[in-house]
Amino acid sequence: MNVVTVRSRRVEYSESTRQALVDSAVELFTKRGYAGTSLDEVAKRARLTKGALYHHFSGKQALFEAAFDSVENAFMRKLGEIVSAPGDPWDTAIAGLRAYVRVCLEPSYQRIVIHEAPVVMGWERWREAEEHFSYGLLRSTIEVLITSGELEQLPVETMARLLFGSLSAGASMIAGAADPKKASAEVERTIVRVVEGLRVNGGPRVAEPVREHRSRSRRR
Amino acid sequence: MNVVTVRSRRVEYSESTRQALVDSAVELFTKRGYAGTSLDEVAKRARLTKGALYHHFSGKQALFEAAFDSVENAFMRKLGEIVSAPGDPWDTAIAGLRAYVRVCLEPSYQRIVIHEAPVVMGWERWREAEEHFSYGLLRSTIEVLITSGELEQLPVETMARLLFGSLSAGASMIAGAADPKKASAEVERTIVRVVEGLRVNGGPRVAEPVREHRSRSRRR
DNA sequence: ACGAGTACGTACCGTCGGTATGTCGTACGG
DNA sequence: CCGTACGACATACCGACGGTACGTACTCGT
Repeated sequence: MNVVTVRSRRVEYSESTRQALVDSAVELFTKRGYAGTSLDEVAKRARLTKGALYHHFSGKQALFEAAFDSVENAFMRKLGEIVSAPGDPWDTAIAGLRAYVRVCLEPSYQRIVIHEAPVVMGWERWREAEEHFSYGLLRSTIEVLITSGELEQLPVETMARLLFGSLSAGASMIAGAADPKKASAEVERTIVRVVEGLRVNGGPRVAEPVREHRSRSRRR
Repeated sequence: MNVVTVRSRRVEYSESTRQALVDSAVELFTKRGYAGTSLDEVAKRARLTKGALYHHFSGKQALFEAAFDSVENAFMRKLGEIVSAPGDPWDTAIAGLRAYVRVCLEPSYQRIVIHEAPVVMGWERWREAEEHFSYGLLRSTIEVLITSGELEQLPVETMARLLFGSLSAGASMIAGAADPKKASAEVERTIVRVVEGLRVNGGPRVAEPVREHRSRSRRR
């Protein structure tokens, strides 16, 4: 078989058309949804035909999943820049939450990843895919916070799901709001409050009567 | 106008066939999803034809919304029995949460109301419909709890959405779990903990130390 | 009993996902 | 160079399905 494969002009063209198809699909799926988008339309927008589409993808579902991956990767790139900064795990997590809410304004992420993907790909497959993306990130963050004793000891899986559900709902709300900026701020504030409510000892509260040794309240 | 409306045999038959169509739709939409269900199939299962279907409903979407309403109404009936009991608002709310999680095991509710409806009906319309059902109930409950000083003062709308998102995610998780009973228990426990984290003063964590003092206490 | 309107059934159309097949260019061995 | 094999696409077509037009039988008021 080919040893080094010089990336001939041929495969370069091929990859370019594939990318064009994916971009077109992202755009149309975002605008009209999965069912409302025809493959002819996707191909036409990329100045191609359905034949080309079926050469690169096994079908409509596969095209959707490619679009899904594309959106998710772009999303994770943006998120990664923010979360990568090292420091106190709790603050990093909160920063991640804020970042998520902010980046969630992207319509493509909203429609494709949050709304349509669970239906189109099937809930199980969607969840599996999400493991590699935002849900996975959230889950591992929670794991860290629990083992470091910051968060209440609850089932990680369950907690991650519930929090992710909250975030998705918040994202939907922001996207559909008349004033996205305001909605975004409110969601951010509320979700942070929710998470702080899950802190061990309820986090640094003012003057509570819990007799448990709360050696951990130092912030604020 | 007509005063008593005799409900002739004709309209009785008509309503019966309509109901048969809705039942058939609920069953098939639950099993194969919206896109995977053909109208011929729905009609056939009700021992009717597509003509009858299109006589009662303007199209596939309308049929879906009828199925949606049917499932929601059944759901709310079950939920109403539990929440209707008067008593301490906080306890009632928690009981409602537990009930929701338990009743959520119903596959029809899962697939039709939670997963497909936002996509099929469009998110905005779905949210609007939900105002009359579980989301509306949740929202009003939260309103009561906030004005009675039990819950942290946060934007009601936002909080209701986030909590509803958590509940939906929990419902999805339960439905997809290998051991629904166990998942249901974990979700119940976790969500109750989340809500308790939002209680002012964190609520009575160990042995309910404050009773009358908790009207409008301020953190931070 | 008879016209009218309603509750369906039947036949058909357009669209769209998917398939089969054709064509053109590029890489490659000789 | 030249034929040839193969990959990248285009074209033509099929079946399924949502939706429409129209036909028909049955009920109900008069």
